[in-house]
Amino acid sequence: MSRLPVYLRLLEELCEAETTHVSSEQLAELGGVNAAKVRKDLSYLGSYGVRGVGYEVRYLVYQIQRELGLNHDWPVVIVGAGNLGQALSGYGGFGQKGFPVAGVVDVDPAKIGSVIGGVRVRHIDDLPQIVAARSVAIGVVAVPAAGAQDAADRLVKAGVTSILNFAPAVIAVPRGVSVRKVDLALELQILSYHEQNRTGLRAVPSAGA
Amino acid sequence: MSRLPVYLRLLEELCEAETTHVSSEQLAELGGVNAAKVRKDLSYLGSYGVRGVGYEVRYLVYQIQRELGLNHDWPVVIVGAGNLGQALSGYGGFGQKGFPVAGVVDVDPAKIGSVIGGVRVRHIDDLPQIVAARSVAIGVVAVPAAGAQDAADRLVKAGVTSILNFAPAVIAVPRGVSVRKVDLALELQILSYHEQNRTGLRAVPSAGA
DNA sequence: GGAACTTCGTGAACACGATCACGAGGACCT
DNA sequence: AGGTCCTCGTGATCGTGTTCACGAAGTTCC
Repeated sequence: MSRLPVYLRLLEELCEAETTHVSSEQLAELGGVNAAKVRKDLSYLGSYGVRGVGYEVRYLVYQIQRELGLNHDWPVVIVGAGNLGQALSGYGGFGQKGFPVAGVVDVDPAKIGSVIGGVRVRHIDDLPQIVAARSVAIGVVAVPAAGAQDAADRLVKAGVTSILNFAPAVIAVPRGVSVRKVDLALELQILSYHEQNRTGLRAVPSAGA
Repeated sequence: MSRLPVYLRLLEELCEAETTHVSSEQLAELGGVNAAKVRKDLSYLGSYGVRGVGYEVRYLVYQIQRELGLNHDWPVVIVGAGNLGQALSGYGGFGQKGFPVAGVVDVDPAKIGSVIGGVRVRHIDDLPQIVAARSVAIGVVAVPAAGAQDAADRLVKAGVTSILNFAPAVIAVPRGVSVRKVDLALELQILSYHEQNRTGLRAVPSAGA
């Protein structure tokens, strides 16, 4: 389920707050979802709850991490050292979360050699080498739409089996390769739609109050 | 529907390729979805297809833009001038897509005054002023998790009615305010889960081939 | 030890979205 | 003009994920 990471984050926060046990009701409240859904999701992991008490936070954190495969690191390689690639590489949060940046590659010779977030940008032809050397399973596509399919093809060819795609394009991959898409423009357009369908349409097309 | 932006992008590409008409079958192929779904989605806009021919690309682009409210600009304000905020502001793509950056704000005095992507970073207290001056309806939260709720509260108080949240935290907003969440760590964890459940678990915990 | 209370786990009912299948309408060819 | 072919629009069907409701199990207090 795609909600396990959400629960994990909430539980980690509870853990830091020294909470030892939590009920499905409380967890649902924190996550903004239904209590029954929480229980059903967690029961998928096994019966780790205690009736009358709730779930033991630390143990549940451990179980979810195990289920998600977060008990060891998953190095990632970033394709594209443009604006987004730099931000992703520079943002240290991924390393702390168990996704260290194993490498950043680009096609542009001008970008190669520069260091971002402690990682040197290498040429995209080095991709197979980087992937093999650190057993990279996850690739991040942070290139313009036009180059997305090529980037994905190269990642797959190099041995990557999961791709996080930031390019505003649909990419085709062989069976057995997982793809997740994050499209910022799309999200903004959906918000625009909500704004459009609001009561009264109070917005003014051009500038001005 | 949240798929309209996807169709819009595909249609815009077709438009540039000078294609005048397209069938639901072709669109489905390009978007990687079912043809019946495409027809049902588009019928939501009205009956703009011609039987035996398909849809007129330009007209459909216009209709979708109209439906999504993309026939005029929606200025956005970015809260947080950290790594992500800078990347978002610096990436010029949003302006071209109709989402110009009306302002960037931060709480950190050290960041205020610096110019990113042609926009000067201002103090977060100026938020109401920025929102009012340019009728900003959409706010982007690009701060750490701990500050997300505060950022959202300030945006709502300033008059923003749609929020795009990049912080790894659930934020509560009043009824009538739309929120969309983009969580990078969450996406990586889902990919990690897929990797974990792959046949053979060939990955090696630490570095090394 | 027993009664009352809390909370989990889960089968059943429900709702929603995806898919199928087919009739209707229009274009193209002869 | 008539026949054939193509493609849309949409009611019906199917499947998946969500919610409800309730029994079971454990805790707390007297």
